[in-house]
This record gives sequence, C-alpha cells and structure tokens, in this order.
Amino acid sequence: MGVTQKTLERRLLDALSERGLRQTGQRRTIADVFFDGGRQEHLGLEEIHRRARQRDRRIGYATVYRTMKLLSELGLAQERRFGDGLVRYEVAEAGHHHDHLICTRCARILEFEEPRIEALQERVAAAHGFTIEWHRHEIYGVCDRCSGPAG
Amino acid sequence: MGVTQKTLERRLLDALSERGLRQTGQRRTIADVFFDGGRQEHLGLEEIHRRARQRDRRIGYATVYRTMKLLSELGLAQERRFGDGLVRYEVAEAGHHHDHLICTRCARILEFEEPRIEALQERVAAAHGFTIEWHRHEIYGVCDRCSGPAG
DNA sequence: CTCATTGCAAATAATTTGCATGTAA
DNA sequence: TTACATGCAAATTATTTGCAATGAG
Repeated sequence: MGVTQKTLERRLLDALSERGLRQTGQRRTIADVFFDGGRQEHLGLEEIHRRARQRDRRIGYATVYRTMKLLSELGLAQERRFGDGLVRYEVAEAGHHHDHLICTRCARILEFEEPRIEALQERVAAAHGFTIEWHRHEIYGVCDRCSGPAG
Repeated sequence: MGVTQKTLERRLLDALSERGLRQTGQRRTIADVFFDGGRQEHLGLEEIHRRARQRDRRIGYATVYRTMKLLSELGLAQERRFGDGLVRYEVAEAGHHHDHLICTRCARILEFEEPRIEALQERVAAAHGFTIEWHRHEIYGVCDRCSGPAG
C-alpha cells in the first residue's frame, strides 16, 4: 500500500469522472485487489474474482470481467496471455516496461528489462517499415529454484 | 512444392512408422495443406480445415485438430498464440528460428531474425539462473503497407 | 483380424452478453 | 430521477473428448 498504489487509485477515480463513469463499491474493491496483487503477480479473472469476494461476497464474475476490461482501456491494467489459455492482468505502471521469464515447471513469472534488446527491436521494426505499438518478449524455461539440487 | 516440402513429408512418414502410427489419407492431406501454406502463413485450425476439405470433403475438424497436435509433437509444426484467441500453426523448419512482427491493422505477420537479441536474451536468462526452453518475441504495430499514403 | 484412426456430436473451458434490477450522481 | 452498473444465467467461441464405425497394416 505504498505511494504508487495511491497514485493508481487516484488515476482510476480521475479517469472515471473524466468519462462520466460511476464510482462504485465493486469497482473500488476489484481495483484494490488488483492494485495490491497485480504488481507482482499476474492475476487471472478467476483469481481476482476470488480475492474480491473475500472482501465483498456479492461481487459477480461478470463485474470483475467488465471492470478489468475497463482498467485495461483506462491504461491501468495490461492484458497478458501466457498460453495457458487464460487472460492475466498486471498493473501497468507508467513508463515501466518489462518482459517476462516464465517457468514451465512451477509457473513462476519473473520480470526483466533489457534496454539493448528494446533498442535492437526498434531497428528491426524500422528495417521493415514497421511502427511499433507494443511488444511482448517471453522466455519460457526452468527457473533456478526448479533446476536446483532438489529440482 | 520445393525441396523442403519433400523433406517435411518424408520426415512425417518416417516419424509415423517409427512410432507405429498409421499413414492415412486424411493425415497426408492435412499435412500437405499445412506444408504448403504454413511456411509463409500462420494458419488457424479453421483455415486448415477449410483448405483440407477443398481436397477431401470428408475430413472432419477433429481430425485436423488431432493431426496438427500430432505434427506439433513430432516437431514438424509449432503452435503460436498471437492473442486473437486462436491457436495458429506454422511449419517448424529445423534450425530456423525467427520471431514476429504483427500488423494490428491488416493482421499481416512478418518474420525477423536478430542474433544479437537472442544473445542478449541468453544473458538475461543466465543472470536469473534460468534455463531457456523456448521463447517468443512479438512486436505489434502498423506495417509499411498500412501506414503508407493510402493507409 | 486388430487396433489405430476418423467423424460426428457432445463436453469443456473461458470469455462475453442480455436483461431485469439496483444505485450513484 | 435516470442512465450507468450489477448479478445472474444464458450465449459464444474455440478447443477437447467419447464413442461407434471405418480402414490401415
């Protein structure tokens, strides 16, 4: 519940009122759950729903679905698909881009940043006359924990 | 229908007999369709099914599904998910790794290879004690055709 | 002959939507 | 008040599976 989260909540409230959308208990609860967990974890709808219901039992799956879609549109969440047939959401922190290392044994997800890769990527795109909107770079393999002596 | 295709067909037949699996008309037709189109295009099951039925109207969707799964297991096809909620297949050419530029306007998919990115990726993984199994690097944006004068 | 393979239809799994009801502004 | 938002249940969408019939070896 650091400074960043306050900013995220504020950004949400601002974005809602800017667009004439309503501030509801459900939206706040779902956003809280997401802002709490979605910075480190990559949460699926089911998991967000489960956590939101711990705080307010009345929250329905469809509301979670629609709220997360909304957060994506507002630029506060990013949808990710890691190929397990599940949409996952992570907090979109302004200016903080990163990519992922995904363990195929324990499903742990690590993040990495490599400016030199980003730079090369720009060149590749330019060479094809391509204007980048976004990208994803996912490395699948076995993490240190899983390949260790006990792994 | 170049040299490579012959090799792919041969590889399929060899793999089938090696494992005591049967060579059927459907499998040959589906593989042909896929080997013809899957090197340049990234075909979904529906499309493969459609094309296969042009050659043999009796071929069912489930057979396409199972045959493509089989080709993946045999190492002749690679499953790709570009986030449009559709599994796509492309021919796995031995030793020829590449990544993708995906146009968000016309859905055209270009391929690229950049050894320096691959090398940096190795370092990133090593720094996290991570053993790479495979990766995907997808760049989404607008292609030259779509951003041109008429675009 | 035998057992892998096929095609159909039905089952899953996850996402998305329709609609009557609730509620923030 | 009055649109927007919610919850439920049902619709979609794509994938996956069960099973009786078929056919390769």
